[in-house]
Amino acid sequence: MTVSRSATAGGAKARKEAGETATGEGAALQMGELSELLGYVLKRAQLRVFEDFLRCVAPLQLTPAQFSVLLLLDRNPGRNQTEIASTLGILRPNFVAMLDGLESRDLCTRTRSANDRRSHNLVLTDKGKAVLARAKRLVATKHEARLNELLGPESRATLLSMLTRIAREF
Amino acid sequence: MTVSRSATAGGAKARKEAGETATGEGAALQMGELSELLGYVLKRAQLRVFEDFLRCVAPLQLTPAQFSVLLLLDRNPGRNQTEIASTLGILRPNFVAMLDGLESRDLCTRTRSANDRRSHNLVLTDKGKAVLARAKRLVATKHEARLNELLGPESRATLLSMLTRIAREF
DNA sequence: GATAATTGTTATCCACCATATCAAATGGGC
DNA sequence: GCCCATTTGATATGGTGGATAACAATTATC
Repeated sequence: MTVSRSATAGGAKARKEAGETATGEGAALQMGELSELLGYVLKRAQLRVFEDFLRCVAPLQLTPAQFSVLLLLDRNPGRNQTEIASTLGILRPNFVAMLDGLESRDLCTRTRSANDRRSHNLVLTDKGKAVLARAKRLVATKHEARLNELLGPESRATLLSMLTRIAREF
Repeated sequence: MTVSRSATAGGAKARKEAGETATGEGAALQMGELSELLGYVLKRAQLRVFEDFLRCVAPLQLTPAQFSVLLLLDRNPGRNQTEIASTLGILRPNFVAMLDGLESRDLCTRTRSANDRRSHNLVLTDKGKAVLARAKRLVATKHEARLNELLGPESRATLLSMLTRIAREF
């Protein structure tokens, strides 16, 4: 597996237009058991979905990671960095710069906890709530809507449940 | 979205054992609409699958990316770097070091093409074929077998087809 | 034969992930 | 109270993957 962006290879472009057999020198490559490898297809699909997410939410300049942080802060106001980061699978050191970015854009605030003065209470600002609301709308009406259009609601639900199963039990 | 490794957060560990209500200060965080975000679950599942892949094929010291290259070379011997790389979505510059690694381990060879002396014909060595065969066996008997055990064959097929659809048409 | 395009390559940059380490603060044992 | 381990946020740092620009050698096009 490997997988990054362009699926439409350059090999096809290099093919000559003359009448060649299907096995001519410029023929498309055989994917072989690659198309049966779940990890490979999984990664390709994930890249596509993230790509589309970025496009849909581009007006708000939010990455998937930042969006997930805002979502979590909205549902869990007052938590500290360790809790938010670990819930999202982010290591605490890497979460610092990320929060710096969000805080410098006035989307959330760090305030020292009264109980435990080591930790910071993380809270969304009003601007953060507004941006999140707009982001949620964009995601729902553009991103997820497009997925629903491709798969249909029931297939989408099935896919989600299988992926959740893998993420939790595998 | 964000997603990296540990799903089992540290927030749960920090919970006190005393009799607290469900909304106590140490309660688990609410995931909110995060668990409904396909991109988020998709990435988490992908990380799990890659993690397991690495474990299963660890004796052969092959990454998912390297495995995919070997698979493609086996099915498409004699292709050049541009063709192999672009098929896998790898940029040509980044594919150079990758091939260096495989070639230095004597898994494949670069030989100047007779027709076009700019390009290299890529071919698996005998050792490369042997390693690939062993890798395929490990993947089938350990990695994919475990997925089949979790999902069942028919669900696995459904999942694969939906992911392929996303990867191609989304 | 002059010019454009392609191939492999290098250099370089950026994002993300991971580890070790630190100071400040807290908690536990005594 | 005091010592010691732990926790929290933070810094520095390294590794890996992905992306662009540029280059020499070669080939294609006109």
